[in-house]
Amino acid sequence: MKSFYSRFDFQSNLLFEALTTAEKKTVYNAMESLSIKKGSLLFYEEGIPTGIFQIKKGKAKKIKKGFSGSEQIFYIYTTGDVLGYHALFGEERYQDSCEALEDLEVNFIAKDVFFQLLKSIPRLQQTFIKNIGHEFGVLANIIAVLAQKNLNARLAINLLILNNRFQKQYKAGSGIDLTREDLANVIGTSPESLGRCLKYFKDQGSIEVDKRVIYIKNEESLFQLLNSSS
Amino acid sequence: MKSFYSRFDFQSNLLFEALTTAEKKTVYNAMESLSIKKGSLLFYEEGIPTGIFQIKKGKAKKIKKGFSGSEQIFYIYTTGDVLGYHALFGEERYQDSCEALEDLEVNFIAKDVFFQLLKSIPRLQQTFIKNIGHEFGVLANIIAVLAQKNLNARLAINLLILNNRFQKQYKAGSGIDLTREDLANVIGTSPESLGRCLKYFKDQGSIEVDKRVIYIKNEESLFQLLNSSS
DNA sequence: TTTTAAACATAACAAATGTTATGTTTTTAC
DNA sequence: GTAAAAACATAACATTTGTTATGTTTAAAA
Repeated sequence: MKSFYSRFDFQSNLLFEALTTAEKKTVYNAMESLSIKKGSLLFYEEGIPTGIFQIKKGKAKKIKKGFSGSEQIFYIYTTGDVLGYHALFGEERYQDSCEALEDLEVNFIAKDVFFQLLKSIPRLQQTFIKNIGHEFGVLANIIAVLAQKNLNARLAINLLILNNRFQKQYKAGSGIDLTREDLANVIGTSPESLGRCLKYFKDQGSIEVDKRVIYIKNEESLFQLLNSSS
Repeated sequence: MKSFYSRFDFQSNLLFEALTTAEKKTVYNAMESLSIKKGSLLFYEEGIPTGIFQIKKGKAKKIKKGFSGSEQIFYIYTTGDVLGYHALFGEERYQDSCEALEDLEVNFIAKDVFFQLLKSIPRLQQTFIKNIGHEFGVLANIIAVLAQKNLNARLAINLLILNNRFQKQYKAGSGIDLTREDLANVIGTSPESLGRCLKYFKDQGSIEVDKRVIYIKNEESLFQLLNSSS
């Protein structure tokens, strides 16, 4: 049985980890450095793929526009994560958009260069395709949570997931720093209803909030919501 | 802009369509025929992949177990659909389970045979990987619907999707024939709440129900729910 | 066919969530 | 640093959805 966190984590920060030191060097030599401003897009739905990205520093949200123009956030990438490769393997357009949540430093590998890397390092293709399969399972898990859990439980799960993901990249206890609107767009509710849940968790002592940053104070109480509520 | 239906359809019935007549023949010669009883599993989460399946006749549900043991249905396959290949490309275990909704006739291609086919027909691998990319986008769309739409809208959308999918495979006007529990597990609610929505649609003249089969009588009225409701 | 179990329809009530509104705090832009 | 805009907190009320309960219909088993 996989751990709780890996069921909800793309693990796209580990894509180059299976390589030898020499291979890694080849990959990192192929990268060029980019700076991306907060609020701008790394790529967008229906756009033509240009290459893949690795985040050196910062956070980015992967979003899909709904019918009513509202955006659904289905993943938040952090430092070390590699993204943008689905569309390259499929030789098709991007299926979703990715927006910088803060000023980003990223490494970029252009499409042609990436395909050359895949040729020279055969293991790489399998690693990527394997990860796409894993990500597929992650999305299925996200669907199950959204469809089956009430708001408190959805928030609890996502706070745990985000806290874990941000801790890996920043330091432990760094907290969850997202706008209320973004967090609401992750768990599928309005900022107002989100606020009510946050207040409930605060009163209960599960979390503390400073400015907009959320700190988890009692993981256990949040985990308890997973199994119970409908 | 993609059509409404293709945004929610895996299109896994078209995987062999890009092949030449000769290539198709090679593929179909590699298949062996199986009969699968209603309620039994084609494969299950964490199981070791054995090959891929194509449904010759019948329907099957792709499910993921939640925490509380409840099942989430995130796709329903019908006649012609090919499934079970994600795990093979990733060389990992199945990420989800697939259960027959009625007695099935399926074609099976064993793992080794499938890999041989990929070698002898190079285009095939790209077609499959491209489709996995497409399916990724479908799951993201499903997430957006579950997170953003109220129960009426979720039901309306899924009735349209299922009606479209079943019509393609059976004949037009064949209706939607699922247990209330399965349909509830698609849209993320209880059978009781589902019943209330169905009654509302019936009273409104959007659908008719005979036994448990649902017939759409006014597509337009269901489509109107897409853009409006939150 | 008869019996038994499963599935379905519906209603009343409880609980959760959405919405609107108002005032405050924090961030951004100049 | 100051002004303007955005983000946030909270409450009251409306609406939606969940839950429990009961009787009926349909499908499965004997």
